[in-house]
Amino acid sequence: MGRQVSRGVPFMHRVTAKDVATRAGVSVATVSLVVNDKADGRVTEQTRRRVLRAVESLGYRLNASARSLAMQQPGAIAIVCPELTNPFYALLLDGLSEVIAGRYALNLVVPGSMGDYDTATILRAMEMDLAGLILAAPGNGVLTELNPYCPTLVLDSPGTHRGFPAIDLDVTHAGRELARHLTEQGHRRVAYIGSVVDKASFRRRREGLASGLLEHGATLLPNDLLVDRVVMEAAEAGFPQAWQEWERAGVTAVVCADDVLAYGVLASAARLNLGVPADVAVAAYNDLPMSSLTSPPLTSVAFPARELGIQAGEALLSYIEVGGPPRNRTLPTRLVPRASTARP
Amino acid sequence: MGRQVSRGVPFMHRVTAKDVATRAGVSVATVSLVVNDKADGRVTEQTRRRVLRAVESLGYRLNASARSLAMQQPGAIAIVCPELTNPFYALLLDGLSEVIAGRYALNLVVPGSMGDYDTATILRAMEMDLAGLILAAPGNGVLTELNPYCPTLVLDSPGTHRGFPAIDLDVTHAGRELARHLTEQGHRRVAYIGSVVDKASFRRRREGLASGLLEHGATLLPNDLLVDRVVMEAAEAGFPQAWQEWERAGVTAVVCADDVLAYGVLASAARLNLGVPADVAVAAYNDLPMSSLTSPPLTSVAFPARELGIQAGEALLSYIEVGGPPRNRTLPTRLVPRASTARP
DNA sequence: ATGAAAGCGCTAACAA
DNA sequence: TTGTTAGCGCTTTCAT
Repeated sequence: MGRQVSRGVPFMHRVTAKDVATRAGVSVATVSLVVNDKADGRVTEQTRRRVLRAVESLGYRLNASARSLAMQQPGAIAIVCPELTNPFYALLLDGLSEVIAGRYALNLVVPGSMGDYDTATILRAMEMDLAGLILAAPGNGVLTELNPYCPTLVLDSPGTHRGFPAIDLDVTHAGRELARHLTEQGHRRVAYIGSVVDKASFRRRREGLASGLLEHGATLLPNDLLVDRVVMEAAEAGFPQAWQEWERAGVTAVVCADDVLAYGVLASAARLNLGVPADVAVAAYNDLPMSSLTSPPLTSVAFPARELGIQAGEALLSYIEVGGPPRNRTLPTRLVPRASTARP
Repeated sequence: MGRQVSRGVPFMHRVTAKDVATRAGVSVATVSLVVNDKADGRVTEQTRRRVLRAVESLGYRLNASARSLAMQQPGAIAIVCPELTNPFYALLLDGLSEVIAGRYALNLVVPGSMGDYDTATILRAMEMDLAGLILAAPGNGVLTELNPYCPTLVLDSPGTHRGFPAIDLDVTHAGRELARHLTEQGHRRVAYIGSVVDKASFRRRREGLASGLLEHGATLLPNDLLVDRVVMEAAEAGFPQAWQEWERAGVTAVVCADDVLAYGVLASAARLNLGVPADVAVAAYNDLPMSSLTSPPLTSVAFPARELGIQAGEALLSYIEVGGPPRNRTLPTRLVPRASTARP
């Protein structure tokens, strides 16, 4: 039997092919053939049975990393994403894992503590041996001097993919749609809640909105509220103070870089009785499934998160197995109008 | 230089210690010493520099799985969870990853297609070499004949952990609290929306509620609506038909096994104008952050998901590094009342 | 049909 | 101070 030391702790022995071989009275090579279903004409049915019995009784499981080391073919895919608590990434992961399930293991890499991920985070991911790598919404500058050894795909980082194949969301168009809707509802002065982290997708969300508003004769105020994490609590905490200023400036609509920030605004406004949305609209990017239930109602632009995950999975799989980078794509977004009109 | 074939595709060569050694004119052993910061008195500052320069110029990164194979000390932790789209697990993961960040890589294992995970899913996880394993809310029977080679922790599976160390949520108490609240609000006939998958946590949620209602002279109807996945859409689709029956039976409160199911009920009710919650209360387990914004309002029992992740991480770390299984714990839950009263 | 041996990238004991 | 060697668990060629 024997025991194995795991960081100083005695623990159960991990059964190896050698154990199985000994038990079955064969060599490890034979065990390898049997467990990999390559026993066709190369192993007697007799011994195959014997090996299988030994596998069963010992509870043998292949060591995947030893296997991929020997085969020179990694069996895992890693995805690096900034913020797990945002359902956008959960949905993305859900779609992705559906596609790669069974074919590759999924390594999830998230920034250690709070804050966005950086180059070091990616390098940490690249220490595992990877068949493929997905970088979701990398911050600006993160992609510089990064030369991966495996097929790599960049998600939701419009315009800044530095030669990496990429799948983006049409966030600029989303911003213009939002602008059109708000101006149609009579809003003329709009404030913005964004993030301190600088990434292409965020930048374009604001730019699309700003240019759209300008086109329709409305304005986006320059003094944004910037949160340090894209979580509900951050917007909830920061909104009251920002609103004081915005209200004086005649703002009638607040646009958030993400639905979860809008949740924070709604929570904050409800708690403080700030008159939202009697005459103030809250709008956002990334319409999450539960956003249809918010009160007051929220207008936002739907991002196809799960679909993005699926397409990313398929693109990466073809990149890995067929070869040649997949062509870049931009997935459409769709305005979901729910906001009230501005008071005249 | 050379190139490496990745499943038939020519791709960039992955730089190895041997490449660095050649470039620096030293042996791989020296490289190993340098990159692992064990060069104290064992390597000249001179050669150390040379190696570091080679590392830099070639872009060398350690191969983590080869490393853990050689050291007989795995560097990854895996968590198996049923449903990524439920923010409960996202929050759990967030807490967990905060704790293990930098110390271990996190392998996320989810059931291939839809449906809950089974023993095969866990075995797949156990093929990676793992320092520790976390099983979140395993279905009944999944833990049988499972003998892991590494420290293993079971989460939210009250009463059914088969000797594994475990951290649970006090779901039974949660159910009784919910029952007390609903009866105080005047509700006497309550219906339930649960899941077809049989797991201890779900079972107790219903049992706690049922016994609590009984105690207060109210009843839980026997004909539950059972969804096949704990997602908003499933409850949204199933609710209208169930409601027809429940309404005839005089039901004034609907309790859901999870907040996301309650979201589905609210969406469905709003869409079909079913009179919820003019005189009907919707209550649920697992109060998610955004639940405070739902309209109509939702009463639910808050589950400390992020805290569960943190405690799981700490417990597993101590199990791995200090040794000896952590003692079992049950985290408290807290009723968050928001529901309206029953019409007399 | 089966086994011995080499090698994947790395670490660790031991030589030099 | 540095290199040589063996070995981690596995696959794969090549003898037998």
